[in-house]
Amino acid sequence: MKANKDKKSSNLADRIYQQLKSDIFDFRLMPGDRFSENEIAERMGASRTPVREALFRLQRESYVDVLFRSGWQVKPFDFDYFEELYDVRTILECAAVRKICEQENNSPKLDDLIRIWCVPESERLEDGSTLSRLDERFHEMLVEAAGNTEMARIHHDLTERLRIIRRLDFTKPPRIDATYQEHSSILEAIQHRRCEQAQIQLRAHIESSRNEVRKITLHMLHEARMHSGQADNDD
Amino acid sequence: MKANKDKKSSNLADRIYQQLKSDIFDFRLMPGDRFSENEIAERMGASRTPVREALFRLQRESYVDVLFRSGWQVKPFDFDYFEELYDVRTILECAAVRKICEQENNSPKLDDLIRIWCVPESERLEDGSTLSRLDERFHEMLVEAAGNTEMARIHHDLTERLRIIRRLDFTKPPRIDATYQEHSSILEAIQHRRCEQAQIQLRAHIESSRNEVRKITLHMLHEARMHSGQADNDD
DNA sequence: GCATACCAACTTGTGTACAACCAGGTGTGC
DNA sequence: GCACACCTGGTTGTACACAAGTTGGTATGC
Repeated sequence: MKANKDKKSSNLADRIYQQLKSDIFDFRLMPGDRFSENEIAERMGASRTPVREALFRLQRESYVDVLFRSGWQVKPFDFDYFEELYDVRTILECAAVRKICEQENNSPKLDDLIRIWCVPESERLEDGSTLSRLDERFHEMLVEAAGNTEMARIHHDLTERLRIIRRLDFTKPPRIDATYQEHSSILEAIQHRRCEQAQIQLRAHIESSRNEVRKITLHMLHEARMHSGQADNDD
Repeated sequence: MKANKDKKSSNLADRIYQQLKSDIFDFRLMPGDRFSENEIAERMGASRTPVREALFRLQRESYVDVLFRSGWQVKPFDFDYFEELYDVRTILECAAVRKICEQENNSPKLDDLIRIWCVPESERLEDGSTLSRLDERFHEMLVEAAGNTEMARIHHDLTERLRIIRRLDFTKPPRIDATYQEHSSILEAIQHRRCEQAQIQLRAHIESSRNEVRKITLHMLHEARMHSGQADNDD
Protein backbone atom coordinates (compact mmCIF):
# COMPACT_ATOMS: atom_id res chain seq x y z
CA MET A 1 0.00 0.00 0.00
CA LYS A 2 2.79 2.36 0.89
CA ALA A 3 4.16 2.47 -2.61
CA ASN A 4 7.14 4.63 -3.34
CA LYS A 5 6.13 8.22 -3.11
CA ASP A 6 9.36 9.98 -2.36
CA LYS A 7 12.35 9.24 -4.42
CA LYS A 8 14.59 11.64 -2.63
CA SER A 9 15.81 8.89 -0.38
CA SER A 10 16.66 6.47 -3.13
CA ASN A 11 17.44 3.90 -0.50
CA LEU A 12 14.60 1.48 -0.13
CA ALA A 13 16.23 -0.29 2.79
CA ASP A 14 16.40 3.01 4.67
CA ARG A 15 12.73 3.66 4.16
CA ILE A 16 11.81 0.18 5.35
CA TYR A 17 14.07 0.63 8.34
CA GLN A 18 12.34 3.86 9.30
CA GLN A 19 8.92 2.38 8.73
CA LEU A 20 9.62 -0.68 10.86
CA LYS A 21 11.08 1.45 13.60
CA SER A 22 8.05 3.69 13.75
CA ASP A 23 5.84 0.60 13.68
CA ILE A 24 7.65 -0.59 16.77
CA PHE A 25 7.50 2.84 18.38
CA ASP A 26 3.77 3.15 17.85
CA PHE A 27 3.11 -0.37 19.05
CA ARG A 28 1.80 -1.48 15.67
CA LEU A 29 4.44 -4.10 16.16
CA MET A 30 4.09 -5.16 19.77
CA PRO A 31 6.96 -6.35 21.93
CA GLY A 32 7.08 -10.11 21.55
CA ASP A 33 5.36 -10.14 18.16
CA ARG A 34 6.81 -12.59 15.69
CA PHE A 35 6.98 -12.10 11.97
CA SER A 36 8.83 -13.27 8.89
CA GLU A 37 10.87 -11.43 6.29
CA ASN A 38 8.35 -12.30 3.60
CA GLU A 39 5.56 -10.84 5.67
CA ILE A 40 7.33 -7.51 5.95
CA ALA A 41 8.43 -7.57 2.32
CA GLU A 42 4.87 -8.08 1.19
CA ARG A 43 3.53 -5.33 3.41
CA MET A 44 6.20 -2.92 2.23
CA GLY A 45 5.80 -3.89 -1.39
CA ALA A 46 9.46 -4.75 -1.68
CA SER A 47 11.61 -7.83 -1.87
CA ARG A 48 13.32 -9.55 1.01
CA THR A 49 16.74 -8.07 0.26
CA PRO A 50 16.18 -4.52 1.54
CA VAL A 51 13.92 -5.87 4.28
CA ARG A 52 16.76 -8.03 5.56
CA GLU A 53 19.13 -5.10 5.51
CA ALA A 54 16.67 -3.07 7.56
CA LEU A 55 16.12 -5.91 9.99
CA PHE A 56 19.83 -6.40 10.54
CA ARG A 57 20.16 -2.76 11.43
CA LEU A 58 17.27 -3.02 13.85
CA GLN A 59 18.81 -6.13 15.29
CA ARG A 60 22.10 -4.37 15.94
CA GLU A 61 20.19 -1.62 17.67
CA SER A 62 18.42 -4.31 19.71
CA TYR A 63 14.89 -3.63 18.60
CA VAL A 64 14.39 -7.12 17.16
CA ASP A 65 15.85 -10.59 17.45
CA VAL A 66 16.30 -13.23 14.80
CA LEU A 67 15.44 -16.80 15.68
CA PHE A 68 17.50 -19.17 13.64
CA ARG A 69 15.44 -20.15 10.63
CA SER A 70 12.37 -19.51 12.63
CA GLY A 71 11.37 -15.92 12.12
CA TRP A 72 11.97 -12.59 13.76
CA GLN A 73 10.67 -11.19 16.99
CA VAL A 74 10.20 -7.71 18.36
CA LYS A 75 12.27 -7.61 21.50
CA PRO A 76 10.12 -7.85 24.57
CA PHE A 77 9.96 -4.73 26.66
CA ASP A 78 12.71 -4.82 29.22
CA PHE A 79 12.51 -2.09 31.78
CA ASP A 80 15.89 -2.92 33.24
CA TYR A 81 17.33 -2.28 29.82
CA PHE A 82 15.88 1.23 29.67
CA GLU A 83 16.98 1.91 33.23
CA GLU A 84 20.50 1.02 32.21
CA LEU A 85 20.35 3.27 29.17
CA TYR A 86 19.21 6.13 31.36
CA ASP A 87 22.14 5.43 33.59
CA VAL A 88 24.67 5.57 30.79
CA ARG A 89 23.05 8.70 29.46
CA THR A 90 23.48 10.36 32.83
CA ILE A 91 27.10 9.34 32.98
CA LEU A 92 27.88 10.74 29.55
CA GLU A 93 26.03 13.97 30.09
CA CYS A 94 27.69 14.61 33.42
CA ALA A 95 31.04 13.96 31.80
CA ALA A 96 30.09 16.41 29.09
CA VAL A 97 29.26 19.03 31.69
CA ARG A 98 32.65 18.53 33.30
CA LYS A 99 34.33 18.96 29.94
CA ILE A 100 32.38 22.08 29.16
CA CYS A 101 33.19 23.58 32.53
CA GLU A 102 36.86 23.07 31.78
CA GLN A 103 36.57 25.18 28.66
CA GLU A 104 37.43 28.82 29.15
CA ASN A 105 35.08 30.24 26.56
CA ASN A 106 31.57 29.17 25.77
CA SER A 107 31.31 27.03 22.68
CA PRO A 108 28.80 28.25 20.06
CA LYS A 109 26.61 25.25 20.90
CA LEU A 110 26.37 26.36 24.49
CA ASP A 111 25.37 29.86 23.44
CA ASP A 112 22.71 28.36 21.20
CA LEU A 113 21.35 26.42 24.14
CA ILE A 114 21.19 29.51 26.28
CA ARG A 115 19.35 31.39 23.55
CA ILE A 116 16.78 28.61 23.32
CA TRP A 117 16.17 27.82 26.96
CA CYS A 118 16.91 30.92 28.99
CA VAL A 119 13.89 32.87 27.80
CA PRO A 120 11.03 34.63 29.59
CA GLU A 121 7.95 32.56 30.25
CA SER A 122 6.00 34.32 27.55
CA GLU A 123 8.32 32.98 24.88
CA ARG A 124 8.17 29.39 25.99
CA LEU A 125 6.73 26.76 23.70
CA GLU A 126 3.85 24.69 24.93
CA ASP A 127 3.34 21.93 22.42
CA GLY A 128 4.21 18.60 23.97
CA SER A 129 5.67 16.82 20.98
CA THR A 130 7.72 19.86 19.98
CA LEU A 131 9.02 20.11 23.50
CA SER A 132 9.86 16.45 23.49
CA ARG A 133 11.98 16.91 20.40
CA LEU A 134 13.53 20.05 21.84
CA ASP A 135 14.37 18.32 25.08
CA GLU A 136 16.18 15.61 23.16
CA ARG A 137 18.14 18.28 21.37
CA PHE A 138 19.00 20.00 24.65
CA HIS A 139 20.72 16.95 25.96
CA GLU A 140 22.33 16.11 22.66
CA MET A 141 23.66 19.63 22.19
CA LEU A 142 25.00 19.59 25.70
CA VAL A 143 27.11 16.59 24.81
CA GLU A 144 28.05 18.05 21.44
CA ALA A 145 29.24 21.19 23.19
CA ALA A 146 31.82 19.09 25.00
CA GLY A 147 33.59 18.65 21.69
CA ASN A 148 33.96 14.87 21.48
CA THR A 149 32.10 13.72 18.38
CA GLU A 150 32.29 10.03 19.23
CA MET A 151 30.83 10.65 22.65
CA ALA A 152 28.11 12.65 20.94
CA ARG A 153 27.45 9.82 18.55
CA ILE A 154 27.12 7.26 21.31
CA HIS A 155 24.87 9.60 23.20
CA HIS A 156 22.80 10.09 20.07
CA ASP A 157 22.37 6.33 19.79
CA LEU A 158 21.18 6.21 23.38
CA THR A 159 18.74 9.00 22.64
CA GLU A 160 17.36 7.07 19.68
CA ARG A 161 16.87 3.98 21.77
CA LEU A 162 15.26 5.83 24.62
CA ARG A 163 12.90 7.80 22.42
CA ILE A 164 10.38 5.01 22.39
CA ILE A 165 9.63 5.63 26.03
CA ARG A 166 10.96 9.12 26.50
CA ARG A 167 8.54 10.85 24.17
CA LEU A 168 5.84 9.92 26.67
CA ASP A 169 7.18 12.67 28.83
CA PHE A 170 5.75 16.18 28.28
CA THR A 171 2.19 15.05 28.15
CA LYS A 172 1.42 17.25 31.11
CA PRO A 173 2.00 21.03 31.37
CA PRO A 174 3.72 20.83 34.77
CA ARG A 175 6.52 18.78 33.25
CA ILE A 176 6.91 21.32 30.48
CA ASP A 177 7.32 24.19 32.90
CA ALA A 178 9.66 22.18 35.05
CA THR A 179 11.76 21.33 32.02
CA TYR A 180 12.26 24.97 31.07
CA GLN A 181 13.17 25.82 34.62
CA GLU A 182 15.56 22.94 35.05
CA HIS A 183 17.27 23.41 31.71
CA SER A 184 17.86 27.10 32.21
CA SER A 185 19.06 26.50 35.72
CA ILE A 186 21.57 23.92 34.52
CA LEU A 187 22.81 26.21 31.78
CA GLU A 188 23.27 29.02 34.23
CA ALA A 189 25.33 26.84 36.52
CA ILE A 190 27.47 25.81 33.58
CA GLN A 191 27.90 29.38 32.48
CA HIS A 192 29.27 30.25 35.90
CA ARG A 193 31.37 27.11 35.76
CA ARG A 194 29.74 25.67 38.85
CA CYS A 195 30.59 22.21 37.71
CA GLU A 196 29.37 20.21 40.68
CA GLN A 197 26.13 22.07 40.96
CA ALA A 198 25.40 21.71 37.26
CA GLN A 199 25.97 17.97 37.46
CA ILE A 200 23.74 17.56 40.48
CA GLN A 201 20.96 19.51 38.81
CA LEU A 202 21.36 17.60 35.58
CA ARG A 203 21.24 14.29 37.40
CA ALA A 204 18.10 15.35 39.22
CA HIS A 205 16.53 16.57 36.00
CA ILE A 206 17.11 13.29 34.22
CA GLU A 207 15.91 11.41 37.26
CA SER A 208 12.60 13.23 37.44
CA SER A 209 12.01 12.75 33.74
CA ARG A 210 12.83 9.10 34.17
CA ASN A 211 10.35 8.72 36.98
CA GLU A 212 7.62 10.39 34.97
CA VAL A 213 8.26 8.15 31.99
CA ARG A 214 8.39 5.02 34.09
CA LYS A 215 4.80 5.49 35.13
CA ILE A 216 3.45 6.47 31.73
CA THR A 217 5.16 3.64 29.90
CA LEU A 218 3.53 1.02 32.06
CA HIS A 219 0.18 2.62 31.39
CA MET A 220 0.71 2.87 27.61
CA LEU A 221 1.92 -0.66 27.31
CA HIS A 222 -1.08 -1.87 29.22
CA GLU A 223 -3.39 0.08 26.92
CA ALA A 224 -1.73 -1.24 23.79
CA ARG A 225 -1.96 -4.79 25.09
CA MET A 226 -5.68 -4.36 25.75
CA HIS A 227 -6.28 -2.97 22.30
CA SER A 228 -4.39 -5.64 20.46
CA GLY A 229 -6.14 -8.30 22.46
CA GLN A 230 -9.56 -7.09 21.41
CA ALA A 231 -9.00 -6.44 17.74
CA ASP A 232 -6.14 -8.37 16.30
CA ASN A 233 -6.38 -7.18 12.71
CA ASP A 234 -3.83 -4.67 11.52
CA ASP A 235 -5.81 -2.08 9.63
CA MET B 1 37.05 -23.07 22.62
CA LYS B 2 35.16 -20.81 20.33
CA ALA B 3 38.17 -20.12 18.23
CA ASN B 4 36.98 -22.53 15.56
CA LYS B 5 37.33 -20.73 12.31
CA ASP B 6 36.17 -23.76 10.36
CA LYS B 7 32.70 -23.91 11.72
CA LYS B 8 30.92 -23.20 8.49
CA SER B 9 27.85 -24.57 10.16
CA SER B 10 27.13 -21.06 11.19
CA ASN B 11 27.03 -17.86 9.30
CA LEU B 12 29.06 -17.31 6.19
CA ALA B 13 28.49 -13.59 6.58
CA ASP B 14 30.02 -13.78 10.06
CA ARG B 15 33.12 -15.45 8.76
CA ILE B 16 33.54 -12.89 6.03
CA TYR B 17 33.01 -10.14 8.57
CA GLN B 18 35.74 -11.53 10.81
CA GLN B 19 38.07 -12.06 7.88
CA LEU B 20 37.61 -8.54 6.56
CA LYS B 21 38.09 -7.09 9.99
CA SER B 22 41.33 -8.91 10.53
CA ASP B 23 42.43 -7.88 7.02
CA ILE B 24 41.92 -4.31 8.08
CA PHE B 25 43.61 -4.88 11.43
CA ASP B 26 46.67 -6.41 9.84
CA PHE B 27 46.85 -3.74 7.18
CA ARG B 28 46.24 -6.21 4.38
CA LEU B 29 43.51 -3.75 3.58
CA MET B 30 45.13 -0.38 4.01
CA PRO B 31 43.31 2.73 5.15
CA GLY B 32 42.08 4.45 2.02
CA ASP B 33 42.08 1.28 -0.10
CA ARG B 34 39.13 0.93 -2.41
CA PHE B 35 37.48 -2.31 -3.39
CA SER B 36 34.24 -3.72 -4.74
CA GLU B 37 31.82 -6.28 -3.38
CA ASN B 38 32.58 -8.63 -6.27
CA GLU B 39 36.27 -8.45 -5.49
CA ILE B 40 35.70 -9.55 -1.91
CA ALA B 41 33.14 -12.15 -2.90
CA GLU B 42 35.57 -13.72 -5.32
CA ARG B 43 38.40 -13.71 -2.82
CA MET B 44 36.18 -15.28 -0.16
CA GLY B 45 34.65 -17.77 -2.55
CA ALA B 46 31.15 -16.60 -1.73
CA SER B 47 28.44 -14.56 -3.34
CA ARG B 48 27.83 -10.90 -2.88
CA THR B 49 24.95 -11.35 -0.45
CA PRO B 50 26.89 -12.37 2.67
CA VAL B 51 29.69 -10.02 1.66
CA ARG B 52 27.28 -7.12 1.66
CA GLU B 53 25.95 -8.11 5.04
CA ALA B 54 29.47 -8.15 6.43
CA LEU B 55 30.30 -4.82 4.83
CA PHE B 56 27.22 -3.17 6.27
CA ARG B 57 28.24 -4.29 9.71
CA LEU B 58 31.73 -2.94 9.20
CA GLN B 59 30.25 0.26 7.92
CA ARG B 60 28.16 0.72 11.03
CA GLU B 61 31.26 0.16 13.10
CA SER B 62 32.98 2.77 10.95
CA TYR B 63 35.71 0.62 9.52
CA VAL B 64 34.62 1.17 5.92
CA ASP B 65 32.60 3.60 3.85
CA VAL B 66 30.39 2.95 0.87
CA LEU B 67 30.61 5.33 -2.07
CA PHE B 68 27.35 5.52 -3.92
CA ARG B 69 27.56 3.02 -6.75
CA SER B 70 31.22 3.50 -6.80
CA GLY B 71 32.77 0.92 -4.51
CA TRP B 72 33.83 0.69 -0.92
CA GLN B 73 36.73 2.22 0.92
CA VAL B 74 38.62 1.39 4.06
CA LYS B 75 38.21 4.39 6.29
CA PRO B 76 41.35 6.47 6.41
CA PHE B 77 43.16 6.43 9.70
CA ASP B 78 41.90 9.22 11.89
CA PHE B 79 43.91 9.77 15.01
CA ASP B 80 41.44 12.27 16.42
CA TYR B 81 38.83 9.53 16.21
CA PHE B 82 40.90 7.16 18.34
CA GLU B 83 41.71 9.91 20.79
CA GLU B 84 38.02 10.49 21.22
CA LEU B 85 37.36 6.81 21.76
CA TYR B 86 40.05 6.71 24.42
CA ASP B 87 38.35 9.64 26.06
CA VAL B 88 34.95 7.96 26.17
CA ARG B 89 36.56 4.79 27.44
CA THR B 90 38.10 6.71 30.30
CA ILE B 91 34.79 8.32 31.15
CA LEU B 92 32.97 5.00 31.24
CA GLU B 93 35.62 3.21 33.23
CA CYS B 94 35.81 5.95 35.81
CA ALA B 95 32.05 5.88 36.13
CA ALA B 96 32.30 2.13 36.58
CA VAL B 97 34.82 2.58 39.36
CA ARG B 98 32.51 5.01 41.11
CA LYS B 99 29.67 2.53 40.86
CA ILE B 100 31.79 -0.30 42.18
CA CYS B 101 32.97 1.80 45.10
CA GLU B 102 29.36 2.42 46.01
CA GLN B 103 28.74 -1.32 46.31
CA GLU B 104 29.14 -2.67 49.80
CA ASN B 105 30.35 -6.11 48.88
CA ASN B 106 32.75 -7.06 46.15
CA SER B 107 31.07 -8.45 43.07
CA PRO B 108 32.37 -11.83 41.89
CA LYS B 109 33.87 -10.12 38.86
CA LEU B 110 35.94 -7.90 41.08
CA ASP B 111 37.23 -10.90 43.03
CA ASP B 112 38.15 -12.55 39.74
CA LEU B 113 40.13 -9.50 38.77
CA ILE B 114 41.99 -9.50 42.02
CA ARG B 115 42.83 -13.15 41.60
CA ILE B 116 44.24 -12.49 38.16
CA TRP B 117 46.20 -9.31 38.72
CA CYS B 118 47.23 -9.19 42.36
CA VAL B 119 49.79 -11.96 42.10
CA PRO B 120 53.48 -12.23 42.97
CA GLU B 121 55.89 -11.35 40.20
CA SER B 122 56.82 -14.97 39.66
CA GLU B 123 53.30 -15.80 38.53
CA ARG B 124 53.00 -12.98 36.06
CA LEU B 125 52.58 -13.75 32.40
CA GLU B 126 55.07 -12.39 29.95
CA ASP B 127 53.70 -13.02 26.51
CA GLY B 128 52.81 -9.75 24.85
CA SER B 129 49.78 -10.81 22.87
CA THR B 130 48.33 -12.75 25.81
CA LEU B 131 48.84 -9.73 27.99
CA SER B 132 47.20 -7.53 25.44
CA ARG B 133 44.12 -9.71 25.50
CA LEU B 134 44.21 -9.88 29.27
CA ASP B 135 44.51 -6.14 29.55
CA GLU B 136 41.42 -5.74 27.42
CA ARG B 137 39.61 -8.11 29.71
CA PHE B 138 40.76 -6.20 32.78
CA HIS B 139 39.10 -3.06 31.61
CA GLU B 140 36.03 -4.84 30.34
CA MET B 141 35.57 -6.78 33.55
CA LEU B 142 35.98 -3.61 35.53
CA VAL B 143 33.00 -2.16 33.71
CA GLU B 144 31.08 -5.41 33.94
CA ALA B 145 31.61 -5.41 37.69
CA ALA B 146 29.68 -2.16 37.87
CA GLY B 147 26.59 -4.14 36.97
CA ASN B 148 25.21 -2.15 34.03
CA THR B 149 25.14 -4.50 31.05
CA GLU B 150 24.42 -1.77 28.51
CA MET B 151 27.34 0.26 29.72
CA ALA B 152 29.43 -2.88 29.45
CA ARG B 153 28.22 -3.42 25.90
CA ILE B 154 29.07 0.08 24.81
CA HIS B 155 32.45 -0.24 26.45
CA HIS B 156 32.95 -3.55 24.69
CA ASP B 157 32.25 -1.86 21.36
CA LEU B 158 34.83 0.78 22.18
CA THR B 159 37.31 -1.94 23.03
CA GLU B 160 36.69 -3.62 19.70
CA ARG B 161 37.26 -0.41 17.83
CA LEU B 162 40.36 0.48 19.75
CA ARG B 163 41.92 -2.94 19.41
CA ILE B 164 43.36 -2.11 16.02
CA ILE B 165 45.78 0.29 17.67
CA ARG B 166 45.73 -0.90 21.25
CA ARG B 167 47.23 -4.31 20.65
CA LEU B 168 50.41 -2.49 19.69
CA ASP B 169 50.93 -1.90 23.36
CA PHE B 170 52.79 -4.61 25.31
CA THR B 171 55.51 -5.00 22.79
CA LYS B 172 58.05 -4.02 25.41
CA PRO B 173 58.62 -5.71 28.80
CA PRO B 174 58.59 -2.45 30.76
CA ARG B 175 54.98 -1.83 29.74
CA ILE B 176 54.07 -5.36 30.84
CA ASP B 177 55.52 -4.84 34.30
CA ALA B 178 53.94 -1.46 34.58
CA THR B 179 50.57 -2.88 33.60
CA TYR B 180 50.66 -5.46 36.36
CA GLN B 181 51.66 -2.86 38.87
CA GLU B 182 49.07 -0.34 37.78
CA HIS B 183 46.23 -2.84 37.57
CA SER B 184 46.87 -4.29 41.00
CA SER B 185 47.25 -0.85 42.46
CA ILE B 186 43.92 0.23 41.00
CA LEU B 187 42.22 -2.89 42.30
CA GLU B 188 43.62 -2.32 45.74
CA ALA B 189 42.31 1.21 45.82
CA ILE B 190 38.91 -0.03 44.77
CA GLN B 191 38.96 -2.74 47.38
CA HIS B 192 39.51 -0.14 50.04
CA ARG B 193 36.84 2.00 48.40
CA ARG B 194 39.25 4.81 47.77
CA CYS B 195 37.14 6.02 44.91
CA GLU B 196 39.01 9.18 43.95
CA GLN B 197 42.40 7.55 44.14
CA ALA B 198 41.28 4.62 42.03
CA GLN B 199 39.95 6.94 39.37
CA ILE B 200 43.11 9.00 39.26
CA GLN B 201 45.23 5.92 38.92
CA LEU B 202 42.96 4.46 36.27
CA ARG B 203 43.06 7.67 34.30
CA ALA B 204 46.83 7.75 34.48
CA HIS B 205 47.05 4.12 33.49
CA ILE B 206 44.94 4.62 30.39
CA GLU B 207 46.83 7.75 29.57
CA SER B 208 50.22 6.07 29.63
CA SER B 209 48.96 3.21 27.52
CA ARG B 210 47.52 5.74 25.12
CA ASN B 211 50.80 7.56 24.83
CA GLU B 212 52.68 4.35 24.16
CA VAL B 213 50.24 3.34 21.47
CA ARG B 214 50.28 6.75 19.84
CA LYS B 215 53.94 6.40 19.06
CA ILE B 216 53.84 2.81 17.89
CA THR B 217 50.85 3.29 15.64
CA LEU B 218 52.56 5.99 13.67
CA HIS B 219 55.53 3.75 13.22
CA MET B 220 53.48 0.70 12.18
CA LEU B 221 51.42 2.65 9.73
CA HIS B 222 54.55 4.06 8.17
CA GLU B 223 56.02 0.57 7.88
CA ALA B 224 52.89 -0.83 6.31
CA ARG B 225 52.78 2.00 3.80
CA MET B 226 56.35 1.33 2.80
CA HIS B 227 55.74 -2.39 2.47
CA SER B 228 52.50 -2.08 0.58
CA GLY B 229 54.39 -0.80 -2.39
CA GLN B 230 56.34 2.06 -3.80
CA ALA B 231 53.51 2.63 -6.25
CA ASP B 232 51.84 5.17 -4.06
CA ASN B 233 54.29 7.99 -4.48
CA ASP B 234 52.41 9.30 -7.45
CA ASP B 235 49.63 10.44 -5.19
C1' DG C 1 46.93 19.66 -28.67
C1' DC C 2 42.71 20.36 -26.05
C1' DA C 3 38.00 20.08 -24.74
C1' DT C 4 33.85 17.69 -24.93
C1' DA C 5 30.50 14.18 -25.80
C1' DC C 6 29.65 9.54 -25.90
C1' DC C 7 30.21 4.76 -24.76
C1' DA C 8 31.42 0.66 -22.37
C1' DA C 9 32.70 -1.46 -18.28
C1' DC C 10 32.00 -1.67 -13.70
C1' DT C 11 29.55 -0.64 -9.24
C1' DT C 12 25.90 -0.92 -6.00
C1' DG C 13 20.67 -1.58 -5.27
C1' DT C 14 16.97 -4.74 -5.72
C1' DG C 15 14.33 -8.84 -7.08
C1' DT C 16 14.06 -13.72 -7.40
C1' DA C 17 15.22 -18.73 -7.15
C1' DC C 18 16.94 -22.32 -4.63
C1' DA C 19 19.12 -24.80 -0.53
C1' DA C 20 19.39 -26.07 4.23
C1' DC C 21 16.91 -26.53 8.07
C1' DC C 22 13.32 -26.17 11.80
C1' DA C 23 8.56 -26.73 13.80
C1' DG C 24 4.40 -28.51 14.18
C1' DG C 25 0.86 -31.52 12.56
C1' DT C 26 -0.44 -36.18 11.22
C1' DG C 27 -0.46 -40.87 10.74
C1' DT C 28 1.07 -45.30 12.44
C1' DG C 29 2.57 -48.78 15.68
C1' DC C 30 1.72 -50.25 20.15
C1' DG D 1 -4.93 -43.20 24.38
C1' DC D 2 0.03 -42.38 23.77
C1' DA D 3 4.66 -42.09 21.85
C1' DC D 4 7.35 -41.64 17.94
C1' DA D 5 8.68 -41.20 13.17
C1' DC D 6 7.74 -38.88 9.10
C1' DC D 7 6.25 -35.30 6.19
C1' DT D 8 4.88 -30.84 4.72
C1' DG D 9 4.92 -26.09 4.87
C1' DG D 10 7.43 -22.25 6.15
C1' DT D 11 11.79 -19.77 7.57
C1' DT D 12 16.23 -17.88 7.00
C1' DG D 13 20.81 -18.24 4.37
C1' DT D 14 22.94 -17.91 -0.03
C1' DA D 15 23.53 -17.46 -5.02
C1' DC D 16 22.48 -15.25 -9.06
C1' DA D 17 20.12 -12.08 -12.52
C1' DC D 18 18.81 -7.72 -13.71
C1' DA D 19 18.24 -2.49 -13.12
C1' DA D 20 20.03 2.06 -12.34
C1' DG D 21 23.77 4.87 -12.15
C1' DT D 22 28.83 6.38 -11.97
C1' DT D 23 33.36 6.61 -13.90
C1' DG D 24 37.03 6.69 -16.83
C1' DG D 25 38.68 6.21 -21.36
C1' DT D 26 38.33 7.21 -26.18
C1' DA D 27 37.09 9.23 -30.31
C1' DT D 28 35.74 13.30 -32.51
C1' DG D 29 35.36 18.20 -33.44
C1' DC D 30 37.84 22.28 -33.35
